[in-house]
Amino acid sequence: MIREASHQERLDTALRRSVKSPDPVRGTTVTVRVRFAPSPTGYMHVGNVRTALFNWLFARGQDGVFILRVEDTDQRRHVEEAINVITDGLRWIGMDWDEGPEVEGPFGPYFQSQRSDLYHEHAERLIDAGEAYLCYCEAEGADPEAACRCAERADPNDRIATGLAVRLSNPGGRSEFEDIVGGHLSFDNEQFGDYILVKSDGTPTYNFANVVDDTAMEVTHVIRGDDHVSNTPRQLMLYRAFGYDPPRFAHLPQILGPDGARLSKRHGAASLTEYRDRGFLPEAFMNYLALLGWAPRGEQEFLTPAELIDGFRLEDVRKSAAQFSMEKLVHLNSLHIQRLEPEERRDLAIGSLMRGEILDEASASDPEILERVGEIVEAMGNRFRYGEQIVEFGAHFFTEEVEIPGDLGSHFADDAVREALSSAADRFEACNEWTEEAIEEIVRASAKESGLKAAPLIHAVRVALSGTTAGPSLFTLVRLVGPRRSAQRIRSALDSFPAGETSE
RNA sequence: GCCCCGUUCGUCUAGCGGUUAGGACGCCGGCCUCUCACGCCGGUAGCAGGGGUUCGAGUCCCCUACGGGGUACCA
Repeated sequence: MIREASHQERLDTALRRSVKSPDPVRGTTVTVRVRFAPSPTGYMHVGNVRTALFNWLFARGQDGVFILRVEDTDQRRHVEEAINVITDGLRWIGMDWDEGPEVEGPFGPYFQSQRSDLYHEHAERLIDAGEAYLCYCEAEGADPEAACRCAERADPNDRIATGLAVRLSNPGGRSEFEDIVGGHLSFDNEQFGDYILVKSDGTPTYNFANVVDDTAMEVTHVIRGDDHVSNTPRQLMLYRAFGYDPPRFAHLPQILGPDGARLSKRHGAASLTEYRDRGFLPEAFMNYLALLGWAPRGEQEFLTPAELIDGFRLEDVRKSAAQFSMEKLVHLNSLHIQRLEPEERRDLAIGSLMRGEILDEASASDPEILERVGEIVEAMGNRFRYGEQIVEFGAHFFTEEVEIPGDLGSHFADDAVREALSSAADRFEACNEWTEEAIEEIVRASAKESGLKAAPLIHAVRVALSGTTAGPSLFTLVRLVGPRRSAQRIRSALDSFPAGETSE
């Protein structure tokens, strides 16, 4: 019984054919070439970063070439700044490109705005071949329902002229292809009509420029968001009109916001820079992003960039959209932070402390302060899961005074505790050997003399010093706050919550 | 409207005809403990619905519902 080849079988065949396999014609090995082609909108959308990442992981895993191409055909704002947002973003997360802006390469220029000649040349070629024609309709104002009748006047001798758009002569039939992610896809070409290839202002449309550039740049795999699936048949018609072999396609599922809607600016955290600014690690962000729509074959989810490259398989990408989870990102980030060297962890903290205006430029380069921050960071241990939390949980280390929430006043209600607190404050100030052992002795002795167990005093001191019940070992906390400020904060707390007064 | 695509715990996912439906995040207990966090132990929770096919369906087919994308001289 002959059955149709399964999706997996067709996929295997196709992958074998196009990935690092001997080229039957030239007898050489075909190198994988993929591209990330963002338009310079001025910010890096997380969804685009994920698309870039999958391209990059695939290229690196296949010893291929990763191209960065800027799609700025329609953008007036082809400004330097918008390009930098893209290149800085890629660099931050750790994705390097082999061809593109800054590094250039043999298939440049890598800005579509600089490739007009190539597009016009290709448009002329299609007109000559009768595969496209000039459209004399008004660009605007025409009844959208009325079909363009210029096809009837199509003349291969026409030349591209300003003010006239170029349309494809739709060949009809069907466009079918094997998507690495989406499987077999089939479309009726008729539904796309004689769509525009070159706008009347002379600039190419997305579909046209893409086919011309992907061919010229010898792109072997087009890996992009699945909002482009229905552009694929349009492009396939063009490949056919030109007589080119189309590349392989892989359409990635969307990334949804926490509310299930497509991730957008509206969600407040759709921009790459926000994660960088909040003190997330690039390798953690990369790790998390890779897990959105793709899953490693093993059970380990904590993966370094090298492990991601090694394990990434385009055919393991899921077809359905994935929701972004801040909790899981934070969790992975915490794991990656723990893996950092002490100095790296300290530097992450320094960056966040500066952004949080706890430290200024000058103090951030002061070796003494640097060392102190290092100590604080180590004391905080895994209690901060991303940079910003060092500000949230550790600000009291850097201030003179500390504010104690009213509901923690109960820690200072007991007379014995107050007595021990006051005694401990005196001894802190008088202490001439400021070590954690000495501090512990003081605390335990003070508690004992007031007939207390250590715990209630320890808790009270912690609240007095840090304004919170959470934090590192009490003796470490006291040591870092120092004898003078510790004593001062204890007395201040005693003043703020007088004896006999019950604070709810 | 039409054309494509999708739907396994709240979330990310494993699963590719026979599983007590596995893992991770979160959440809830417990242990540890000067608090918190970590760590360890345990728990909660899922195959959208309906028809087929089959000895047997989360896995194959059809329909419905819901969701998404496209339908531009945007990319």
